[in-house]
Amino acid sequence: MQIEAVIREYCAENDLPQPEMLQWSPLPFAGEWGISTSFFQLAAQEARRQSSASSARKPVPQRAQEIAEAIAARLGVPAGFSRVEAVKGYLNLYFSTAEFAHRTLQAVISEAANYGRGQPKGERVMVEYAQPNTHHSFHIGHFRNAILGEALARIVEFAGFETLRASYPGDIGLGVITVLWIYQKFYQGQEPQGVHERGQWLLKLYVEATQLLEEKEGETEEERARRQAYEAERREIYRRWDAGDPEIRALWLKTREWSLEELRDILRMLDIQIDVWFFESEVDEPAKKIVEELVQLGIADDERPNGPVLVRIDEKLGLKKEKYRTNIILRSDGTTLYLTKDLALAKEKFERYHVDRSIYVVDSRQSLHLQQTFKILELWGFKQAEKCFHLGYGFVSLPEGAMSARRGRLVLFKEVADEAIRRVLKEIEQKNPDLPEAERSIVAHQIGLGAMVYAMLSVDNNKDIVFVMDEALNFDGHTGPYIQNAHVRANSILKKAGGLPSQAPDFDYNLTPHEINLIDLISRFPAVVQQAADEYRPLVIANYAYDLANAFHSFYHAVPVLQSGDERVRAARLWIVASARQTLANALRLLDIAAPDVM
RNA sequence: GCCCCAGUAGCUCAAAGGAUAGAGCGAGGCUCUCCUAAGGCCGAGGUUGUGGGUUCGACUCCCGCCUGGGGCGCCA
Repeated sequence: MQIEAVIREYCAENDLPQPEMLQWSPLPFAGEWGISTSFFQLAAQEARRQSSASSARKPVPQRAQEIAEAIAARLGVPAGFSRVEAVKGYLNLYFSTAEFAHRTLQAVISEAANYGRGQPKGERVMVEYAQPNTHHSFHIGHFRNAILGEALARIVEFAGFETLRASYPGDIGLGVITVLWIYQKFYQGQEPQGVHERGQWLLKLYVEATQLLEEKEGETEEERARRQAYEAERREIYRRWDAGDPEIRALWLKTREWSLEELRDILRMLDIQIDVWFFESEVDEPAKKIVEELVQLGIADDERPNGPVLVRIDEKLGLKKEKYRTNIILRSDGTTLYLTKDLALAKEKFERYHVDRSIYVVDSRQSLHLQQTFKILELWGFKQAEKCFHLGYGFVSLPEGAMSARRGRLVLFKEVADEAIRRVLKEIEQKNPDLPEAERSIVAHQIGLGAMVYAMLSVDNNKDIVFVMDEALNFDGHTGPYIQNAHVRANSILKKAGGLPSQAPDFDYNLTPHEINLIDLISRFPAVVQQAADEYRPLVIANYAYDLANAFHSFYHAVPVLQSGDERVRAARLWIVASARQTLANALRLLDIAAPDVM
């Protein structure tokens, strides 16, 4: 680059240290585009080189500014730039406005839904999320998990990774057996018909069963005997399930299907398509084989019959301080644990699905567990282990405390979604009564879910969320509907304009700061997508979408498009509006939020 | 005891080595004969938990401490 050569030349001539690498970044100021670099490091290096006693030493910022000025003077205005300035130690180079605007918007219009898509990375990534337990209804915490995983999957896919979506439902365990027990004993054939009613009904059964099986304070001898009898029955069902008893297995599959039907319906509502289903029950056998393998490899220690099979991770890694500790991979009775199954699952991911990196969207409380898993995979020899990533997220609680099915303190996703849709319909009645009946229900779904999804994604994943209905279903301000509304407004202008001028307009007029700010944000979208994928953080896109909507609303209010009076300006602004709409739609899509045309 | 996460405006949250720490909500004022007001505009609101350190420059990195939450060999 010519400009860097000039800078190096100046340094050489003036006995300044050569800058190792010049770092250029976009100008932070609205109003004009360009790039900038600073000379603080250079000035600091120079100061360090001089003897500290030297009285000629100037404060670093002042010296940086001197260098910037000298270089600005020497550079003049290079080709392709409109002007150059030195401010507070920074050298700022400004692009020609019309050219930059033209280049940016041309790209958006021609690439359309692909604007912002990254180059193929040549790596396959699997995102594991949406893993609720069966026989238990889908609550607002599961919703956070599902939407975080889906947004992340969309982001890494758009950024250029081949992406597989995986779901890992917990379909077996004591909780599941508990439901089978109470169903068989008291509720056989009494299930309601609707998919969601039936799914939620299983949860009620679970709560009731747990109460029946729970030891109570001051229980009578009779109560105690009854509870113990129930407990024995439950154990017997578990035993029969384990032995493959056809009757119990059939009952289990039937009730599991009720849960899965409900789950699939919710995923459909959320436009989530899972590629690979792993069931916990199916990795049990492979997991046992893996234990043997790990023992033979000397990674695991078999202490049976006096103890379990375990991995002393720190010791095997040669660590002196305790960090990953020790974890058990097989109970002393020979049954598997969560960790055992996760190892089996990882092997499956690497060997059968050939994934290069694996992302686990799992509650952050399981952080240690997953770090242990990754380390054991590493000891086992899987080099993909270093590209395993735990996207932990804080748990969702209620103002009255943690969610607890047993205490009936649970907010179900479906309840909230239904309420959201009701509220949007009320809003439409008031704000857009002319909206045709047929469209209302679709729009209500889009906006209601948009509000819910954005409420989850606009908070960083590692923060806990206290779920308050009225806050999550707010439609004003920093919300999903605010962003959707910007899209609707852009669409409305384009609809009235009756199409875009096919020829790209030149932007050779005096652009307002609103226009410049908007084009600036649009131009940053591809870089934002890469950042979100690099950091595995949907929040980056959520923030961006809001900023873009905010810029569009301001533009919309202040800058006339259809009524601009000048044919040339009108054409240019239509291109800006069309690009804003497209970029908003692309960003919303990555967040799994619909971009409606009307609302 | 050890480990992880958080602490920023009254409240909920952003910003993750660079130029003046930003939004929303709440409270105050203005704004619909004009592309939909789910909007826009204007003011108020800050010792970034705390004490050190590194750096030309720290909300951001390092160390100590305080507060809150979570985790730690046969739950998932």
